[in-house]
Amino acid sequence: MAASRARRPERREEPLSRERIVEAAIGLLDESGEGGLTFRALARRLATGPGAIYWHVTGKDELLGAATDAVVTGAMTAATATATAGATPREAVRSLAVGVFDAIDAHPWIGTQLARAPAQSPLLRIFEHLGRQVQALGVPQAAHFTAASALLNYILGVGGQNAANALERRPDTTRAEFLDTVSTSWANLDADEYAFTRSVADQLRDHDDREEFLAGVDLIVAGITALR
Amino acid sequence: MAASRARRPERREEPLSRERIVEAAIGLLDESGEGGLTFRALARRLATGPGAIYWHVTGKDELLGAATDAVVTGAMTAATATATAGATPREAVRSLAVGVFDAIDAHPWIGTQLARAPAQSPLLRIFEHLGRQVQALGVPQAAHFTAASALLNYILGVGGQNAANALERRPDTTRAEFLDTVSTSWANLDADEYAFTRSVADQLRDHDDREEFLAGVDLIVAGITALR
DNA sequence: ACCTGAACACCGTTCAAGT
DNA sequence: ACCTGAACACCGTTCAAGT
Repeated sequence: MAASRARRPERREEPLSRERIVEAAIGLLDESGEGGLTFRALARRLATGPGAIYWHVTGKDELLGAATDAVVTGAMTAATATATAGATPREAVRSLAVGVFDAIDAHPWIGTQLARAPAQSPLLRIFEHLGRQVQALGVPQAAHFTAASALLNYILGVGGQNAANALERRPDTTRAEFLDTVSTSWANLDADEYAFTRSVADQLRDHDDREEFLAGVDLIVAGITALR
Repeated sequence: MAASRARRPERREEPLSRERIVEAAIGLLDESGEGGLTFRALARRLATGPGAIYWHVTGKDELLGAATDAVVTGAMTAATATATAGATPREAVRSLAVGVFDAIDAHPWIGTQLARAPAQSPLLRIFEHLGRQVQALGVPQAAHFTAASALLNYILGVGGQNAANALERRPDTTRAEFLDTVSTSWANLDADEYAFTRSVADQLRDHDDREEFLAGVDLIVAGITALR
């Protein structure tokens, strides 16, 4: 380990670039969350000073945006490939949705970030691809916007919740254990005030987040097709 | 103005309390956004030192949570009153949804905050009330969780977007002007890459956010009733 | 019990100075 | 053109000291 590191050619020789900075930022965000992305930590990882980063990037907001953009773009190109390979609109929507879902699962910080991207370019790309499938579903043109927005907003809502859960969950507990904890806490809520929540506490315990998410997508697709 | 302030009994005499702190925090958040809530600014407004606040509140996270909780609770009690006054389930869902929508419109910062509430108590209250209406819609019990979640996540997604838009929008521009700007920018997107988005750019210009939001709620309710 | 405010350990960002 | 790192103006939070 020490030997291989010693033999490796000098890392610091590679010139700084926007690409390398964004890449390092993503690494930092994945490892230690939004709080872990610091200009000082980033500079340390890139073997330079904090000021150097500002020559390539205007500030932290842009950096966060670029990192989100990079991750979402990667996820989208994979998902749209499946989507265009002769699938039904419903299948294509599911594949797009699952692409975003998995991206947020792998990088929880984008769940929070997607809701505040200023240029919104990654969001717009998702919206575009969802919209094409809405068209393919054959709904009247006047309902296109509503239908595509409903899908996107649902996906963003789940993404935000998943991101929050990932933050709340202790890193050493599995998703199943976490769901179990929530489920029992729901079951112990006040019987009058939370009658409904208590009644679905059991369902929560055995749910697969991903399946549950897709069931919601199907529900909205059903609502969309009802517009025909 | 100056006279009335001079005559007013000494403000600083009122003892500090969790309530007063949360109230002042909401004021700060409303006036200058998430960045405006600072322990120093809060202390100045309460005519005390930053340390005093920590005796009543464990830290900034709890403070943000308590502020969100207070605002959402207020919005919910108003909305549930309408909801229970002999309305159809669909009307009740709309009234609940609009309650959250308007609360986020009035306090954009809760749009971001709702997606990360750790205790999630305000979210759970919304979920409970939506769930009751789902029950009233007469869907099979196995679909209760999915249906209520779909509604909640859609509402949260829109809330997050509205919060982001409120931040992005210059304070001196109206919502209509903002939509107009976005609409023309969509119309100028690449014709191939953003064919769908371009095709709905016109619809965006004349849309009322609230109506559009409710159309999405109706769409999901339609999807839910299709489960019967 | 409750408040004060200086002090600590951080931030993002800037900028003179270097190469 | 690109990098360096000290310095500035902030943060949240703590804590000895006061009442």
